[in-house]
Amino acid sequence: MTEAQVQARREQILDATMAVFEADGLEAVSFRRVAAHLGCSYSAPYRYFASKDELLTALRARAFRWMEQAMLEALAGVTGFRARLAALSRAFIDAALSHPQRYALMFFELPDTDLAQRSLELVAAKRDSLDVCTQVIAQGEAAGEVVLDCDPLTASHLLWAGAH
Amino acid sequence: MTEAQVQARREQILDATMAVFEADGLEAVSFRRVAAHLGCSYSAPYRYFASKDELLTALRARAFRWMEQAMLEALAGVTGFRARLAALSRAFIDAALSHPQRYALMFFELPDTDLAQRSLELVAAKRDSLDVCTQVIAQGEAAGEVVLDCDPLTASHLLWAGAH
DNA sequence: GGCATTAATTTAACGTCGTTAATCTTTATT
DNA sequence: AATAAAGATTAACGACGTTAAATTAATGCC
Repeated sequence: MTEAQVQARREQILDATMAVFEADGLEAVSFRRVAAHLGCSYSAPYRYFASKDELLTALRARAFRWMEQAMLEALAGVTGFRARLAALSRAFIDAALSHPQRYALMFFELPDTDLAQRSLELVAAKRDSLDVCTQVIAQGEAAGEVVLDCDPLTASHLLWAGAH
Repeated sequence: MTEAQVQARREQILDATMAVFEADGLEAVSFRRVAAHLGCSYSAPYRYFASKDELLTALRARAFRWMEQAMLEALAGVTGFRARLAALSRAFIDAALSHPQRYALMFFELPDTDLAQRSLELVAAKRDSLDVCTQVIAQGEAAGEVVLDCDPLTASHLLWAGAH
């Protein structure tokens, strides 16, 4: 089994996981149900995801990739700081509204003994997804289109917080 | 059984739940383990908490009350906007550092089919706990000790976001 | 105090879960 | 074609949330 095939199988499993989640919520996501939706036995996915934690973490990572992708696409070809920031904001809101489940997936927490550790991971994931925003702000600043009292990452965080 | 007794029993159950959580993490919290720690059967707590969700929600509410209490106590007798805000901040950080588990309890999410609903509840809880902060800011503004470009609640939210 | 009713608790049970180990089946290699 | 390896399946374990039946404790009434 080639690496690409393994990756493809992982994606299939994630697809099935997403389907179960969208149908019946996070509680309903289990190896048994995912496997049933996929048409394999409930132990098969264990070869590709060592635990439920790993499966759900991968699903969340996928949600972040999806959002980042949407933001990047919205940015393509748009120039000027204000326009780019507006495009970013619009893309974010559009994505969240059109796929609320996927959006929710970005922020859920996994059951885990170490809440603090988990929290750090989530923050790191958030920072990654904020990268697009941070870069837009940094570019705007570099081009002299905006003057900031703080660094672009902080500005990005404040924007994010304000959006909530 | 009087109302006070019922409340006392609920508190006992929450104590036991907290003990299990602090000993072995959120994953370990179950009716069976809580009951074992309390010395009753695993079905007894169901008379006081209809479901695990309800039990954990009560535990989270208790964590919020604890933090609010700490903030209010720190505020007692302190006058002047800056001093009050500093006391608030210190109290918050002290509380979080001295009882990280309880602090973590304020932000975890429960497994639930309706992530959106759950999210709203959490936001409402946060707002309640921000009330102390918001009031301090409003008082400072009323006393002319600070001038804001936005309303006190927004300022409070920004402070909160900045603290993370 | 004895008895009936109600409340509080316990025990038993069901279906599901995450996970592991043993077994079977397919595929590739010699 | 025989064999080794990898992939997938089944069986099993202990624990879980929850409910219903059974049991114990407490209360009000005569």
